[in-house]
Amino acid sequence: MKQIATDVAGNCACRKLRMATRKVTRMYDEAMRPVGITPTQFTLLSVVGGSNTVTLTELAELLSMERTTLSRNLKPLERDELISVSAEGYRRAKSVYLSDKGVSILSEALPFWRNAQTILKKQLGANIWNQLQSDLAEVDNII
Amino acid sequence: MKQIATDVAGNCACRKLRMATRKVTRMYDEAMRPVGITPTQFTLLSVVGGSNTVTLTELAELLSMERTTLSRNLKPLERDELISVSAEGYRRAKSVYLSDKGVSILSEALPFWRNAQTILKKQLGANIWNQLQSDLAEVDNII
DNA sequence: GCTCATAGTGTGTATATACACTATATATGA
DNA sequence: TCATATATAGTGTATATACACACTATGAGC
Repeated sequence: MKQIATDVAGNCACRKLRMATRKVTRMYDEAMRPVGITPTQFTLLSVVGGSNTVTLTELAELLSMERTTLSRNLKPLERDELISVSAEGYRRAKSVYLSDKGVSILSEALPFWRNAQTILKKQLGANIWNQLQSDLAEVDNII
Repeated sequence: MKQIATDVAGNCACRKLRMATRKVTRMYDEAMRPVGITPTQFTLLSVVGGSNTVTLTELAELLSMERTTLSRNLKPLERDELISVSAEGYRRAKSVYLSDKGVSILSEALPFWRNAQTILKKQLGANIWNQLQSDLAEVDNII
């Protein structure tokens, strides 16, 4: 059993992904702390800012995130008035918009995010960085 | 701003990692549902089962997990008596052990985990699967 | 107009994550 | 022996994640 367990631990794609994500998220979280937003929130702001009128369901799809998770993740941003959510007129559909404050915070966050990207890329080396990026893009396309 | 936001969303390593992790975790979670444990719990059981007497701090390090997160993640496993946690005699150190029930559940989970691995590997193709595995191992080594 | 199906969103509950701060057991040195 | 330092673990709080289930606005068919 001991040997089997060790093999499992060493080969589990889910475990490896989660471990890497924890480490990288902590890095980005620390990097963005001066701005007062989390990596998840930064992602939400940038995706909302880069799209025209996304409904919650569409936005969830763009983020590979459960719709119910998205709903809850938007709450702090709404509370802090970085975004606004309003009815869209189709069924119960709602769309999300960046507020002026949201645009401002996103702009403020950009250099910190770029810095985090640069540091991580330097740490990993360009080869692994590029390969990881393309592998993850593939995963997102395929699954 | 719209263009910048789109670029950000498309190039953020943290976002890509988190997106992939969400998808993959949902897959493994569904795969292991018959056994009644989550992917995180499966990982914890396998790492504990594969080591001799790990203290909480060491275990957290093995998992790239904050110690306080680990403490809380162990609670459901302790409650369900799959593991036991006992003082180690050095300072306040505690070690974690698999119970008989824990060994049994871990054994029961193995085929479901193997199945999830196989399905994901088939979906991604062997090339991307292998590359992703080695990239993630590198990330874990380097960071 | 009324009923019902459907599309879209919200809530209850449980786990997962981590920072800041707190608590405590043990070792060390006076 | 006793005070203090150090190593280790726990708690408070907030966000992140997702399944199961509940809710509701709107469109279609009658």
